Amino acid sequence: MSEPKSRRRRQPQKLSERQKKILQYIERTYTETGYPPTIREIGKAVDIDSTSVVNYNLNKLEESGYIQREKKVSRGLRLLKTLNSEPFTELGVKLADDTINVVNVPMVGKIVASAPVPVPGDDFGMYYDDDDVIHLPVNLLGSRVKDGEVYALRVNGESMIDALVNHNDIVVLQRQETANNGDMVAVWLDENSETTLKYFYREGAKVRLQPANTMMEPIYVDARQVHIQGRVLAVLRQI
Amino acid sequence: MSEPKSRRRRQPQKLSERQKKILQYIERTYTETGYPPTIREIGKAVDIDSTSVVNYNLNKLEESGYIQREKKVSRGLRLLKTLNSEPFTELGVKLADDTINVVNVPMVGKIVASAPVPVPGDDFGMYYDDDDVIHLPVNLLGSRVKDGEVYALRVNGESMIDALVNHNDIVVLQRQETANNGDMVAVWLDENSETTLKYFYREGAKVRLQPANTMMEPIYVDARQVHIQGRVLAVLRQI
DNA sequence: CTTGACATCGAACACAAGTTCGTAATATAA
DNA sequence: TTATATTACGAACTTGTGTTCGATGTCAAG
Repeated sequence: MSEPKSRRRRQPQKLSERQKKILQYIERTYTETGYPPTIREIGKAVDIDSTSVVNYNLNKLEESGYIQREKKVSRGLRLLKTLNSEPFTELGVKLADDTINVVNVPMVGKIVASAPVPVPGDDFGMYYDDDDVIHLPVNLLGSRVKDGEVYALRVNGESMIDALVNHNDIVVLQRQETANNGDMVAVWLDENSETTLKYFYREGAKVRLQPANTMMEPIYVDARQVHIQGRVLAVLRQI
Repeated sequence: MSEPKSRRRRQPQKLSERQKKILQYIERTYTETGYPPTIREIGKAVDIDSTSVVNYNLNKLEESGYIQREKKVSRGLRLLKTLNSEPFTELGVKLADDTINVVNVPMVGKIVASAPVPVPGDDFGMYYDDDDVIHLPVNLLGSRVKDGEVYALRVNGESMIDALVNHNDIVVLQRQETANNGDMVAVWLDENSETTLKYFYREGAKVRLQPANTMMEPIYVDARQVHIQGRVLAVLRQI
């Protein structure tokens, strides 16, 4: 209403601590969830009880040109720029600030003690159901990912417990038939007619299979009856 | 029961015209506005009067792996892939450049039996060194990520073996001081002066702490001497 | 001590937006 | 046909979420 003096137009003014935290929170949740947070979500994150205070500060942020708001629209805000880095592309569209290389690992079945490991066939690169794909950052698998012959299995049963692997865990495997000492592998043992996960050590004509659980004793088997099904790259457990 | 041979997984399914239009509309508005549309907005755009029909088709799209939805959240959906850009076509390991929503989880320290869990301070959402951050796809943590108060710890020592957690494993935690029955939590026990990972069950004035390893017996402790340090969301092991 | 701009708070309010459910139309199979 | 699953409809219903507003607190200028 009343403009006493020549008030500075929308100026980038210095942001308060609160506003900075809000901005960061928006940025983080946006990249994580794919959509902006609500006023109340922001409030909870930044420790503000009153929605109106959040609203107030959001308006400040808009005046300073950091965000843009859509009236009456739930989650109706977009990031225009972030704190230090200007580069939030034009219409708030771009996500991850750093491009993360993601590996798409198909879930091809279950691993049980009583059967050999299911291995994807030649149709590997072909189709697999999209809901059965795990997206994993490459760095989680290390650079040991070879030729795209990586797949995942859901563990069924409690039989892998000596590998510290639980029922329902996910084992990420690299398809291969040989192994180096120290590799963790999925092997099929003729003698016991079972699949098991063990650390692999070649010792002459024998193979020492060492459980991950150091409490447990290794087993020694004839190298000829050890059939390597794949090398274990990672184990995931969602609680 | 009455499925003789159709072992086809749930839904390879081609999308209906409607679903394609919906998908395109989501993509368009998302890039335009920076946030996803509501059910009613979609309905109006695709000429569907009933919100439940839109809802129905959104669920179909989720089943087919095109989108991901967050229950009860306005605009709570994110695009996983679009119509023409079939991200997952090639080899199993294909660097996906499609946008996957990634949670940046800071590695804040080590978890050992002999000390309480390190918890990040109030500067949580702030900056952390890039090399100490794990990038995890949201869907790996489920949507149980609450407030972004998620952090990771590297396990030190073999003391968590009854939780089937090994030395050097990574435990992803959500900061919280309470738990529901069945949650896996990191707790500090006064009596033993140690941190341990267990499934949590409240039983009157006592708490039953159940090891993940079903071979092992639960322990019962007075509720007052149980201090929950966080809820375990996932365990990762790189071999 | 007042004054007033600025930031904060809490609570009530109104509408936005997801969910549910009974029903009907349309397919597909037996 | 008759049965069964899929898709569609619309109208409540519940909850999510932005908005408004009066009251309070702070702090520096008058």
